[in-house]
Amino acid sequence: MDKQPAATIDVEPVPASIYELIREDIISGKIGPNERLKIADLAKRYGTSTNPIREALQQLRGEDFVIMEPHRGARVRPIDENFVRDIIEIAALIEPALTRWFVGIATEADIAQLLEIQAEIEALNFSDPNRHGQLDTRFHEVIYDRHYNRHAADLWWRHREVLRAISRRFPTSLSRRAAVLREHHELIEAIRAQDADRAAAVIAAHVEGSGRHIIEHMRLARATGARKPLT
Amino acid sequence: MDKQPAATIDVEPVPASIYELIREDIISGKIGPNERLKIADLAKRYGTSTNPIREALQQLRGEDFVIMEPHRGARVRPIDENFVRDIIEIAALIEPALTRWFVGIATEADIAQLLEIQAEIEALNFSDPNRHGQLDTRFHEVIYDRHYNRHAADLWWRHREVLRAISRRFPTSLSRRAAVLREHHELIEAIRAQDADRAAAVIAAHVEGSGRHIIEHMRLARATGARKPLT
DNA sequence: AACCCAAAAATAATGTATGATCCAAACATT
DNA sequence: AATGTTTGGATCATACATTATTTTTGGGTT
Repeated sequence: MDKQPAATIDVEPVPASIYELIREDIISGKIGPNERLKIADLAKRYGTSTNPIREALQQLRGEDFVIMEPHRGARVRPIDENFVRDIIEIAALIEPALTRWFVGIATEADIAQLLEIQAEIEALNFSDPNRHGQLDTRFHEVIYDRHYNRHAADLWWRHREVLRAISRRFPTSLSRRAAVLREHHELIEAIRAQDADRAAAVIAAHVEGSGRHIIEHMRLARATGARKPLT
Repeated sequence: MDKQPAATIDVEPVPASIYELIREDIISGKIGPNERLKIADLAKRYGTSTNPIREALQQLRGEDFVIMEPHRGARVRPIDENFVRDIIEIAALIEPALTRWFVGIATEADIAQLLEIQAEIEALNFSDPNRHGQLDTRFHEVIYDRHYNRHAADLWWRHREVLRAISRRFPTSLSRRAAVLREHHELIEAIRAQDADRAAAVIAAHVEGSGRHIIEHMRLARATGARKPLT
């Protein structure tokens, strides 16, 4: 009854938690920065009672996606250029450290996996931004996922998700594309050569480049599109 | 972060939020690591209904003080040696970066303030651990609080609170005491000399030393005291 | 008797609903 | 401008429904 053959398969089998839904709506921009989050509205919107909404908001607050003032409710934390700069800076500190460690434990198989993903990325050649994002995430995931410092890896992941969401809104410039491919290759090379310093340097540059790219686009969008810091 | 200076008399006139109460009870150890957090119990304990409790737990979850599994409730995140190691490693990456920046903007007045706090710390000479913790926090706060990267500074703050809570449980060894004083002085010196590299190196060593100290004590406590990973 | 397992009961988390307060902001009146 | 009033929402307290987990219980089996 509920089993559809469905050629392409639907991607939303589980209704996901309210928390995830709101979060997704925030980072995807459906709920705009600084926008007021009224409990009653959200409850209606997601078809639940107010309780789960309140809980989701508290969690989001803990993760800093949402700002709350007593008796004045919640609003979406504005994800602006500064915010991006901040998390990029942190990423630029953490990722090289994680990468360094990976260099010490990487096996032939790991490198093969990286090459494989990289090959897919190149085959795709940025034609499907969504898919590209997935692959790119997976590429770095291979490197970070086995690290013993789960805290650091989680931090990376959380930042990554925010950035991915933002990036989705604009295309990747040609020069950035080239840089991404080049840096991935260099990274693989450095890992293969067991050169932790170089690997760390490459990933640091990679992160910074990505940050610059995003911020430039945001700035551009801000200058071009209509403005509404709002409320 | 939102703490009043309040000379020495810091009373708690306001009942504080449920969130803060639970949080305090967790980091002060009143609720022990890994302990189950039953909503009904907590509600009784703090004399509220279940609603605020649920929300507080969600927030704590977002901040990673509490772990939740669907339909199995919340428990206090076990703060073990690995956890400490993880956050120390992150701190060891972030703090030097924050410090570096401070070197570039520090004024005479800033240095004077650091010296003043440091003098108080030395006068106190670890006789009151609680007060010492306060002063030590304030010392580093001076350095980080004005940094533009609020995200990084908040991260530091959160980590700091966890560490402070753990440290409260055991005394500071003599060698560690000496190291703390020495490193603070070196740090001030480096800042005064506008030597960012040295300042960063000092703070990195400071963080790592603190981590080692804590972990050693934890290990000792684990080996000595009774065991109970539990439930 | 000791052991295993599955049905039943107890426990708790999670969700819904509703009413009562309280607070901040906007509005109205002096 | 200073003060009172209204109002939208957040916050809190209950009560209850639903669902998943844990514990208990009562055989049956070795």
